[in-house]
Amino acid sequence: MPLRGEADADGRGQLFVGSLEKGLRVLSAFLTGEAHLSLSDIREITKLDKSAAQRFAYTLHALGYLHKDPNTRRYTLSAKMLDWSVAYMQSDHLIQVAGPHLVNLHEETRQAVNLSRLVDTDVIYVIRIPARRARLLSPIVGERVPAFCTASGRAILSRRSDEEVATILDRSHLAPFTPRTICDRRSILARIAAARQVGYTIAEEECLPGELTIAAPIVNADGRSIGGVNMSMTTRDWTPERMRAELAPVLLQTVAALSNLQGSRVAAPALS
Amino acid sequence: MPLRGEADADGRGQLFVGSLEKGLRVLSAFLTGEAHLSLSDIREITKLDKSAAQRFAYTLHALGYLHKDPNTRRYTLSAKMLDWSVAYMQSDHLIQVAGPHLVNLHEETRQAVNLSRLVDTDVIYVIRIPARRARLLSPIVGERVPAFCTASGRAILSRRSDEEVATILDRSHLAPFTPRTICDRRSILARIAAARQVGYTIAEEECLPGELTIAAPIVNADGRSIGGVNMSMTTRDWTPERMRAELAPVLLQTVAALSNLQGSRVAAPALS
DNA sequence: TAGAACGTATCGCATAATGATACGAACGAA
DNA sequence: TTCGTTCGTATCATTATGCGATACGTTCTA
Repeated sequence: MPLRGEADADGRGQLFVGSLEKGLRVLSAFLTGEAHLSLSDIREITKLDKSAAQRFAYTLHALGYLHKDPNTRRYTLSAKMLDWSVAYMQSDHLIQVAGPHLVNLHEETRQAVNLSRLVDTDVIYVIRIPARRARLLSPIVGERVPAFCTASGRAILSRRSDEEVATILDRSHLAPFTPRTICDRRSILARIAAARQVGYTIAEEECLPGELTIAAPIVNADGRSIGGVNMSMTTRDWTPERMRAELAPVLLQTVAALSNLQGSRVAAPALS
Repeated sequence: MPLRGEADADGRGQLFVGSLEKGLRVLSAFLTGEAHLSLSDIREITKLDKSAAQRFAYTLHALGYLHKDPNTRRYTLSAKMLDWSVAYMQSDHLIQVAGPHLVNLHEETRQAVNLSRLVDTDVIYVIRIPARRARLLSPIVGERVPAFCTASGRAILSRRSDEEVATILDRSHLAPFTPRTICDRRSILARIAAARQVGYTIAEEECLPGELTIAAPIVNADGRSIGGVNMSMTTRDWTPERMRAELAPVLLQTVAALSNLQGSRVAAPALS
């Protein structure tokens, strides 16, 4: 009997602290992309009433998580928010051990290499190594992409149970990013099934025109996926056939090594 | 009259929501470096009683911010925490505009270049460009170092009021990292005063043996610092004198450009 | 096998969060 | 200028909500 679960009238369990959720809702208001939020903006985005928005913004400001411009009276996120990401990065065992392996993979192939984790219906990039001679500023760690239409996502799903895949696809918004995005549920499941066979999967221009991606899952001792490794390249320089021939073997080697390392550890940190 | 301020009996104002603070305290428990925390660990670190720790951990788990290992029953941070850092990165106007300037600075000097912001008594790195041929994995964004003994910190403080500097030093724990760390308050203030004159400052092995750092502040239209740019190198390859001669001019040029850009914007996001 | 430590569940109570309301300042329109 | 609106701030009675003492069951270990 798991902590009364959803058994409560309000659907969240007796132990659920509503105030905490509301406060985090206020912080989440800044995930919309708007940098400077007025109290009214917060009220509108979070659907909290005037007083609640006031109280939580006040509290977050007092704690240093929100900065308040004295002139415009608008709130912005403080750099203190980065503390959470540092703590996460340092706490995730997979990130710690994967680093050198990904660097090796990058040096052997000269392609962009990423490590990702599944959170809800999305894949979140947690390590990013840009392609040779690409931008000096590394791509953003923490970026989200939908699992259903990315190689990493489908690779991770290929080592999850059918039920889990089903519920994730249920919750996913199956909307196309490009003309080549595969949104049909049957086709998605077919791709996942194929990945289950060969151990990796390829996505062709499903998220970004001109981008090819190959990915494979890292699994724990139980065979359940705990993350994914992908490599991205352009349609100018590569074809899926060449990726299968030249990249798939070394990619599989990398995820196999990481999967074996996981076997010894008792606890795999921070899954979805 | 600012929101009743500290005027309340409990010292935090009428509007302060204690439950939110407690919930965030639970998340902060993971900043200690321990990755896997049991309920008892959380209870001990946060000084919350058994029931409170239970409720907040339950809530954070229900919201997806904490992952709970079914076997060990220990909590870990979820990758969802990275959402905050992405939101912050995208919301901070200085980070957006500074990127290309820092890349230029890096390409002209071939040295490691960082952008930092002051939060409380620390400096937080928000952009990091590693030195040529350094590690492929970028240094961690969000890392904190004390303001009092770093070039960036003293550079930022050099464009703050004396009162502000005083209160920040009051709150700082003036402990040495290396034999050369300057912990004496008079000496620190002298360095800051010097930086106020020449526009930059140098720290010699104060944080890390063998590391030299030069830094200069970015200011807004009011002349108040909103961030700092620094460059780091080794004592093997450089001397302070050469840094003054070869690096200071181009560094000052960079921060001047960024400072002017700030002039036009109304609101500078996310100060300390 | 006893005992301690831990996670989980329950429940009555009082505090602490609530939200309606009122106030004042800033802004724009007439 | 003088309205009228909007926004941020402040107050307060009400009670829902978080609180914490307590009890239960399981897992270690001694």
